[in-house]
Amino acid sequence: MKPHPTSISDIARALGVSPSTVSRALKDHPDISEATRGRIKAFAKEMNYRPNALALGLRSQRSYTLGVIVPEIVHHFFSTLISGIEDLAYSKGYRVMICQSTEDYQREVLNIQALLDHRVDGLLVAFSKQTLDFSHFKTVLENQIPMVFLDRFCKEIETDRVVTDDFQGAKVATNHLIKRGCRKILHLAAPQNLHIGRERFEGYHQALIENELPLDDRLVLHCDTSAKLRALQDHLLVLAKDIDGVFAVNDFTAISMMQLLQEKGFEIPSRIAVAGFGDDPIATIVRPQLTTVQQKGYEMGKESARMLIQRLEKPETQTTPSTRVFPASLKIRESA
Amino acid sequence: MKPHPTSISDIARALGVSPSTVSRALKDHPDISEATRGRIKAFAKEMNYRPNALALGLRSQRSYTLGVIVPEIVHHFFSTLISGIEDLAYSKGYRVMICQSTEDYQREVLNIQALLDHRVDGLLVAFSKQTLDFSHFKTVLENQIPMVFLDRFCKEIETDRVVTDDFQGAKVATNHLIKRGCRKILHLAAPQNLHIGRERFEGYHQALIENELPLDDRLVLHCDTSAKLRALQDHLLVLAKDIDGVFAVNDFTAISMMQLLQEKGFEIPSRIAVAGFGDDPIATIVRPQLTTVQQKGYEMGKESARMLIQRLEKPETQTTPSTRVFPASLKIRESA
DNA sequence: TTGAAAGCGCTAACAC
DNA sequence: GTGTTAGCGCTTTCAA
Repeated sequence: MKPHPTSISDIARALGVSPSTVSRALKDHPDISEATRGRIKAFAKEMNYRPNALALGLRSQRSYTLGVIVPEIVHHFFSTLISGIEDLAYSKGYRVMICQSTEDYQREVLNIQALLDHRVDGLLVAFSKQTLDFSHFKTVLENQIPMVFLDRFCKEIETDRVVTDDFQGAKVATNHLIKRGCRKILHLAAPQNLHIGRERFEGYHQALIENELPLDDRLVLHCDTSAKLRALQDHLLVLAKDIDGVFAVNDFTAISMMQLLQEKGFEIPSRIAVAGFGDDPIATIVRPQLTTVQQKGYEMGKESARMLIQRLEKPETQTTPSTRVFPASLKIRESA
Repeated sequence: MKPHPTSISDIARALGVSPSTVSRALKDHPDISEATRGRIKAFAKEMNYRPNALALGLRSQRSYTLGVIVPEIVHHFFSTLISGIEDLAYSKGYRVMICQSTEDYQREVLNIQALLDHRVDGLLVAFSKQTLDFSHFKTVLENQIPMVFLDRFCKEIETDRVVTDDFQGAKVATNHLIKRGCRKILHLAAPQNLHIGRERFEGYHQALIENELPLDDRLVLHCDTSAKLRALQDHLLVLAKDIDGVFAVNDFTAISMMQLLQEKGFEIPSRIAVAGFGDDPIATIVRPQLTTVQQKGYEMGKESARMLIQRLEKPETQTTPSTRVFPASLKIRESA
């Protein structure tokens, strides 16, 4: 038989007091006499008593658990995000339930469902690339569950946000390429339904404008994974002859591009300079080391958890959603 | 005011039936008439009814949640493990709570605590490098919570295990180095309290024996992170003059070593060949591409979740702990 | 200073 | 075919 964990009433029975007395003693309620409290606490400790989080949650309607949804844990940016969230949450007495949408809309909807079923107190979400319909998020907010959008967000949903200054980051990176002498810069872009996709493109575009360079449609490609890059390989190699710089929306794509170019004999950065976005650890492992825009994943995670918990614990403080923008600075290495 | 989620009794009240009828109707209990069931289901759907997982868990003493503890999500191997676990768990109707110990013993103990508080049905654990005392795991088993050790395990705790054939993998990798002509192979090892650390060393050793090469103590170093490698840099460069091969316990260390050697002008693999362990994605990004032992993280994750759920749902089937060993095959690339 | 009772949402044994 | 009741573990009025 399964030896069920010690409960408050087990302790009460054993000590000949009532469950309420035990409950109060354990949380240092002033009404309980020094003596009883001592007895109870000692016995609880001895029995290895631990409060049942399920019962606590059911009773208090607060689970002290935050739900997190990210596209994929394997990506360094998202795992640092999670570390930040976890560290802050734990320090404030919260637990975290993590889900991956695997960039799949259906799965994201299921994730939300599961987290709500578990009565998480709030949600931290970086939604999937596929997500175009945001009604599942609207439902969350209608149910008054506080939610923070991380990194990726959309205008339709008015909620707290923690984002990188994608526009600025992209602009700085592109400017850097231009300053190095690039005139024809290929932009490997994310889908334009993603805010980060648009912003990074706009930053790129703005840099061109400020330097009086033309925007060439043919030099803006939707290509944000190594797989897509491989699929576009032939086309890219044709373009390569005409370009002298590449700005990619993330480091994996930047590096795949760099390696494709290297294989075909293009020198980097002398013939074509390459810049990425995200400062993934692989940026320093590849040769030449990748020049890229730094994103503060860990800090963003912490900040988002802080905002969420703030809303949970002091709902009155601030009512209108706020957006926290993290600056993006350029890390200049060898590739550009 | 917070609009509380629809409960079974909300539905019962609205429809003028009893809660038990609603409960039964929703789970297609045969006693309930077609008509009532229809009415109830329709209304529940309309109200967006969702069962409260906390109440369910409290009532049934089963949370349908698995607890997972890994050292660090950022490592590719562990995030693939998690993906495997999640996919299988979701397909069987289980949720997953993920914790990171950050290779910290204290935190691991807290993680276990938190997961038990949440009444997870079972545990999947890859414990931290620091962990030398296993009493927290013993407590888990004494409480009859099924647990599976993943990747890392210890002999003291008799429980299900899912591991890589570290010995074989290390032996094959070392043999490969020897076949290429290496005679003096440096082994960058993990701590020997970790089973994987010992096994990989033993595999290395066995390969030396089988090829009648001497084991040189000076060529076995405890060095399993880039940080440690940097700290040992000077010593390593002295050794480098005398060696012709390196077998590192993981890919990050292998690559850091490779880059250190390259910076100092050692040609790879012609002057010194390098092999790693794990087949991290960076292995194909670095130049020369890293020869390394493949580890099936995703499959191991799936298998471990399968074993755990099996024990939860059919506790009678098998009583003695079993160990599932995944073969480790060598992925030969350019570095060796 | 302590206890009794009710209720968070749900289900199952036992009525009827 | 449906309702009543009790209880999972906990806290919190209210009463003593």
